[in-house]
Amino acid sequence: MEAADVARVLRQHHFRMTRERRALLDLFIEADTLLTPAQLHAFAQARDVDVGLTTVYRLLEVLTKAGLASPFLLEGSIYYTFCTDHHHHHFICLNCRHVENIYGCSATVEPPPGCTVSYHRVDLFGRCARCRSDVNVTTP
Amino acid sequence: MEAADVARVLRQHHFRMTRERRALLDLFIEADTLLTPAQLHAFAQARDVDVGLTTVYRLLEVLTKAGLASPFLLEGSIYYTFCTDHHHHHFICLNCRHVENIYGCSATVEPPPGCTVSYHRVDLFGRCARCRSDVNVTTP
DNA sequence: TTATCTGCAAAAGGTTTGCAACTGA
DNA sequence: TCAGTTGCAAACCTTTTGCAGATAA
Repeated sequence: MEAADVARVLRQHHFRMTRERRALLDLFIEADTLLTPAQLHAFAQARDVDVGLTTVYRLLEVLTKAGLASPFLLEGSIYYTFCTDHHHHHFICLNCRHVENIYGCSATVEPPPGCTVSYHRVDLFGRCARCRSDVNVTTP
Repeated sequence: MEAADVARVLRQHHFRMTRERRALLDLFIEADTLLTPAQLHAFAQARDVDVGLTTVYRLLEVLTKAGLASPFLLEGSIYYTFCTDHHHHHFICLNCRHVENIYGCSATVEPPPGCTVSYHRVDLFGRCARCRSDVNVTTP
């Protein structure tokens, strides 16, 4: 998925695609990892994308509402990752925070008796292919 | 699981069971729902358990480290629920925030090629038995 | 006895908001 | 045109920290 496709989805939700959002989105999609708002902002600055931190917060809010970003709680901080608006699960690398989407959900966890499930969430945490053979480990 | 059992686990982690913690734990376990630190604190006040908000934060931190509490990100806020230190999943009622633990994990989601999983998490969201037949709906 | 806890107040972080100027559709 | 967006600064939480006195083990 690219910024162009995102524009369409945003429009469906009465949000607009702007110069700032497009630039941030390109980086967010490219990053392919969990990022805090501050990290996405810093990443943008490093690439000479000069937007305010507030704009980053607002973009993440808008994307989340449109189903194009997923918030994550990891080690006490709130992270976001870009994602498509179709049902999927996540694999997160605990070493580099890389995220892989997992389609083809076959979760077979039964709800407790009498409970009805409206949606579910499955997150796998571990090491991605790249980090498995990585000697320079920074996180457990 | 009761406060008495928690004491044992805490001790294993070099934490202590105090009067304040026991009182908070009783309420936390009784609540059986997702609670923010502020909500747990308010609940305690309402029951004449007079502890500082800081103590609530510290208890939740300690419980989380000991595997006896699970943090949740829901609607932008961080919640906690009491839980045992054995592998399980959660069902959360979107109406009343009631939590049910699901044991007997049979999650069959395949990790992406080359990735190794060290742990996973499955959360089901929906309506509990009680709220299914509840007319007084407060949340979607 | 001593390492751990507690409450308080203050500090630190992270997130949201108000507003005037701007801009995409 | 005009509803939605932006940046900035201020306001607002929420969470953490330092410290002196209390307390489990």
